[in-house]
Formats: sequence, structure tokens, C-alpha cells
Amino acid sequence: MTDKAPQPSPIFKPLYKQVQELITERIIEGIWKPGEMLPSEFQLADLLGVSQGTVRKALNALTEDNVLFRRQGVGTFVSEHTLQKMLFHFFHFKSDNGDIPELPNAQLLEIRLITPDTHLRALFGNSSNEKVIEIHRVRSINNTACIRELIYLPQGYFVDLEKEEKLPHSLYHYYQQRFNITVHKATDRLKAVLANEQDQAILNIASGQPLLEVSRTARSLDGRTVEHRISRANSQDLHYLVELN
Amino acid sequence: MTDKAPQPSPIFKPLYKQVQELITERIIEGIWKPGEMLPSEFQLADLLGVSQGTVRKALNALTEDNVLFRRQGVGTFVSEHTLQKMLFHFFHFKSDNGDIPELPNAQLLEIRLITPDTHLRALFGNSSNEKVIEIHRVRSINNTACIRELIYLPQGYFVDLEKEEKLPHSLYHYYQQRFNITVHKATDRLKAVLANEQDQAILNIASGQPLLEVSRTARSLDGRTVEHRISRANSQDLHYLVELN
DNA sequence: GAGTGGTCTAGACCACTGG
DNA sequence: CAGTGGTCTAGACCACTCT
Repeated sequence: MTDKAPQPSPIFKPLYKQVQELITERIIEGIWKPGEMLPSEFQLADLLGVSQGTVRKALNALTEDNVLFRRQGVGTFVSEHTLQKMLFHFFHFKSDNGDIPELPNAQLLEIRLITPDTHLRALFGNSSNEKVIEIHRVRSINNTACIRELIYLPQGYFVDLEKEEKLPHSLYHYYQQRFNITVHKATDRLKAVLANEQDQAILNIASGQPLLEVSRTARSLDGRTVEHRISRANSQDLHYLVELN
Repeated sequence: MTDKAPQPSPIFKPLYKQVQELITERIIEGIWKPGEMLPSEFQLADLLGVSQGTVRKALNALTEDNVLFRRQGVGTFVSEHTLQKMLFHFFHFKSDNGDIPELPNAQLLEIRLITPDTHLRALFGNSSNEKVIEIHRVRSINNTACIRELIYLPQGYFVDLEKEEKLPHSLYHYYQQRFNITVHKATDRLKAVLANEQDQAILNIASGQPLLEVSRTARSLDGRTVEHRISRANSQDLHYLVELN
């Protein structure tokens, strides 16, 4: 570490924070990959020249933040976007009666490159000539279409994704495996809207029906905005679940 | 504490957890009240016969859980539902352009006692003859009605509340002060619905308009369900904000 | 300056997992 | 059994706040 003694006030940053950032960087750089095990607390302590307790505090903070997960008697691992974790953290639509045990199937309607409007450019911090990938999908439960998804990705981070002809139902795991992009935090904004003609056709509903629109901005481990997603759900038999603490 | 040495496996509960529960109980019993300062770490350690580090771990866990808050150089305090914290934790409606800096005013329409249906009884675990208080309000921003609220409270926990003629805009602070009930966790379920006639009249909107309906179940510190609330919002200029981590 | 929480260390021991 | 994370302790020192 830089210095064992904490710095004088204004620049003061605890040792364990520095350790935390250092570990995060190594994960971002791909030195430690999702699913892999980190060295033990004592090994890391020796490696970084701090005490085991300090390393522990950093590791626990990162575990709290879902960057790592720990199993007593086994080790500390870099979090992976397994289907289970995805569902828990990033998929909040639930069936009204009983739960949705799995992620609803997603049928791909279209992938294309578009020229971003000012809104998308602002979101991604794009240069004006960079293209954006648009993915259009529809999710179904029991063969009934219920959620229409429009997904926007900056082409620079997702090279050649637009050439795929099939995509997995859970994109976040795919982003992680294929592009080393881990969706870490997201902001959802919810509104009630009326179904437009396209919604009516795709979701097979009458005109004048209300839809739950979820507008998501997702950020990766290093803080970049990597995805914008608009989901329009027929909330007849669905709801969006939020736990407040 | 009961025993310094951790128990053999199946009953094993860490010391700091026991300390945590003990402190929580004292808060529930009203021995330490919202806003009040707890004894210092060392005093608590002496009091409970554990080390300061163990007390610290318990206090930090409770801080993480928003039961306490700590200020370096000052002390550890029992959390209070100040307007600020309320807004941050339990009021997630935001204005589309710019933020809502304050809680929108709430105008009381009606308070009455009702006989709970089976749904409400199941929620509150009520005996069948206990009444429920129904509060009907409407919130406005810039003198424009935007959210209609129907609030249900078990009468047993909120004695004589139905006799009030005026209620504060933020009820959670009031529950805490007047009834020693701290809303600690809540579950929101969101749907898009069409405005019914009553909605149209109260929110001053045309028929066929979509509303964002938020159905909340709120639990107190000791885990009892203490409030059910249905908010119907005109999401024309509003959205419901969720941060995912 | 006195008192609080925050950081860091060092060491002992316990609980859990897997070979 | 060896190796991992989890708990608990004790003590030193730092940063912050208030008076």
C-alpha cells in the first residue's frame, strides 16, 4: 500500500477502501474473472502489505456490494451473473398469483444498428458518430406475450453483437461472458402508459389498455452506462416488485 | 451475555447477533426512543459483558439496517423518521423533469372505520371482529392533484387515530411519535391500471387514462404488518424511481 | 481537551468444506 | 486432515465534534 499511516485530513482515505478499489480494478481488468476464486485473506494481506483484518473489511464491503461472494470453508469468489442472481437482482416482474420461478422466455424480433438521438448519446456519453445497437424482443409466460423489450447498447462496447441471430434469455450473463461487461447497478423509472399500435400487435391486446413501462439505465462495474432498456408490460397478471428497507 | 463461548453447531448464534437483537428489543420496548443517543461502545460493552469490537459489529449491522445512525465524534442514535429519511427510503415518486424537493402536500378526504375483508384480515393477522381504519387522501404538486392514497391501519395498533381531523403530510413520522410504531420495511407492488370514476373525479383526469398503482405492505421493527396502502398516481409528469444494486 | 466513533493491527479460536 | 472464512478479543492510534 502507499503508506500505512493514514494521510492528513482532506485526502484521507482508509486503507481498506484502497484495498477495495485495488481489488475492483483487478476484476475490471479481467485479472480475476467472474466465478474465479481469489487468494485467501492471509495471502492477500501479505501481497498488499496490510493486516488480514483490513483485507477482510475490504472483502466484506465488496461482498455487501455483490461484487464478490464468500463461502465459509471454501473461499472468496468473483460474482457471476447466474440466472438465479439475475432474477433476484435485476428482474422484478412477478406473476400475481404464485411466483415466476424462471425468467420468461424472450423471443427476438429484431436487431439493428441505429443512429442515436441526443437522448441516447447523452446517456452513453457517445461521440456523435458512434452507432447504437437496438434489440427488440418479447417475453412470454405460458405462451402468452406479456413484456415487450427495447434494448439499446453502445456499439463500441458490444462489438459485432448486432450480427448475432440468436440471443440468450438472460442478456446480462452474456454481456459478462462475451464482453467482460458486468452490469452492477441500474436505475428503473416506472410509468403507466397506454398501449400504442405496435404494443397492441405484439402483446395481442385491445386498444386503450394500460401498460407498465419500465425505463432502465444500467451501469457496469467501472461506472459506465452500458445499457438502456425500455420494457412495456401487460400488468394484467403481473406486477413489478420492490422491497424497501 | 449468556455464554462467551459459541454454542455447538445447530443452535450457534454469534454473540454480536445476540447483542443486536437485545438492542433492537430495547428500542421496540421504547427504552431507547427514536432520536435518542445510545451509550458509547465501551459503556455498552461493559454493560453486556462483551468486548467493544463485538458491540461495534452489532451497532454497525443495525446502522446498515437503518435502525441506528452514527456520527463520528458525536454518538450513536436511534433512527427517526425525519422528512428527509422518509423521502429517501419510502417515497419513490419523482417528478420527470427535475426532482421533487419536498413531499407533496396531502389533503385529507376522509377517515372512517371499516370492517376488514378477508384480504385485509389476512394481511394484519386480525381477529375477525377488529375494525380497520381507512384513510383517503390526495397529494398535489403545484396545486395539481396527482396521487390518490387509500391507507388501511389495524385499529388495535392505532387507537383513536380515526378521531383525528387533521393528519401530517408524512404519516410515518406520526406513527412513530404517537404510537411508537416504526415502519421499517415495506413491499411495493406496481401495476398499470385504468382510472375509475372516482379516480377521474379526484385526480381531475379524463376517462381512459392510465394510472400507476402502487400497493404497499409495511412492517414495523418487530415484524408486524402495520399498514396497507394503495397509491394511484397520474404518471403523466411523474415516475416511480427504483435503484438496483 | 474530553469524548465519541473509525481505522488498523495481532492473535486466538470456532465453524464449515472438501479431499 | 488442512485450509478457508467467521467470531471474538485487546489495544493503539486517528478523525471528528462539541464545549
